[in-house]
Amino acid sequence: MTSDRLAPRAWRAYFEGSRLLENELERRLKATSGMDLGDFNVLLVLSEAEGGRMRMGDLARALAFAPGRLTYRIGALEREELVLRRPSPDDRRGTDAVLTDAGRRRLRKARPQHARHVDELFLGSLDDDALEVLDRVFGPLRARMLGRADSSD
Amino acid sequence: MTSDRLAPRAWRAYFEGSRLLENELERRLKATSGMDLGDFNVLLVLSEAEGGRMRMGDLARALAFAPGRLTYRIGALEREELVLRRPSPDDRRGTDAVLTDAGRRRLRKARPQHARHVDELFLGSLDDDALEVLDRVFGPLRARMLGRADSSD
DNA sequence: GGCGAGTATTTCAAAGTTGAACAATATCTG
DNA sequence: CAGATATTGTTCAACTTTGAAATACTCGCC
Repeated sequence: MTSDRLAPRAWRAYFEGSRLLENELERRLKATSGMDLGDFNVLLVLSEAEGGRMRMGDLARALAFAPGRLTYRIGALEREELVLRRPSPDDRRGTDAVLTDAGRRRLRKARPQHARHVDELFLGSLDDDALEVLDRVFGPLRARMLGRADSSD
Repeated sequence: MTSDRLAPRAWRAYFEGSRLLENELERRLKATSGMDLGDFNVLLVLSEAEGGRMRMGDLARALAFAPGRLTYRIGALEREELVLRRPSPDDRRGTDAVLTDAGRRRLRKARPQHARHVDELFLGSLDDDALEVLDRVFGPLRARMLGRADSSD
């Protein structure tokens, strides 16, 4: 049998493999779309929101970005006119980030290329069984982690 | 059936779940051991090498760190006397990073706490089947990614 | 209505990361 | 062996991220 220290081995493979995968995805995304994974995800999450519009705080939570980081990134995207800022209609403390048409176009162009990279490097080599386990493991994990948003323990 | 866009859903769960997990592991590691995941892994990888000693380049590759980053990190760890630098015996261009006794002690203290976090947040909720899939998926992924170290395509 | 506690976002300095250029060696080729 | 080419690790400036403090507002309570 395969030496039953399975959990540590699986963890190590997962941890290191993930990092390598993400590095390479980032490298390719930059090469093909001139954008890093962070900004890509800002645009992606925004594009899925009603009206391509979202509160800064919600966006930060969805991306697992610290608040100062999101402010900085949205600033950069604003300079490229991919996103713009609008005061929130309902709360005068609030700011909405809004995806511009240029932002949508940029995403529409980057998205299939990124999807291809993900397939080539990762999904393409997985059978249905593996996909199901991935979904079954990481879906609830994500939910749990979002749940403990700041239960601060 | 469960809406057969399984692959994108699994990818999204994995990608977002991973990020959230890593954030939280980092937060806890800092809280309990005053170290970030990057430095922890430097010490860990080093501790597994012959004599706690490794060439800068090999260490950088093992960690998926850009070279300048490793230089900077080793500098910081050196200031804390957890690591020291020695010229490589066989190649005069080379430098070895060497784990000090203080470095080993620091790792020995941090490691079980980190392991506990990993269990609590992740491994603890997985059955053997999931562990096996994880190992089966990410082991080869890691190998592939290390293989393409710089096949530059 | 006004005060105090709480929340949303930004700001700022310190720390970290990146990518490209560099200096020192090594290796290869004729 | 000389000269060209490749590799190792460091340096540097530009950029990014972090965490804490500041700012501007909201909300519940008296």
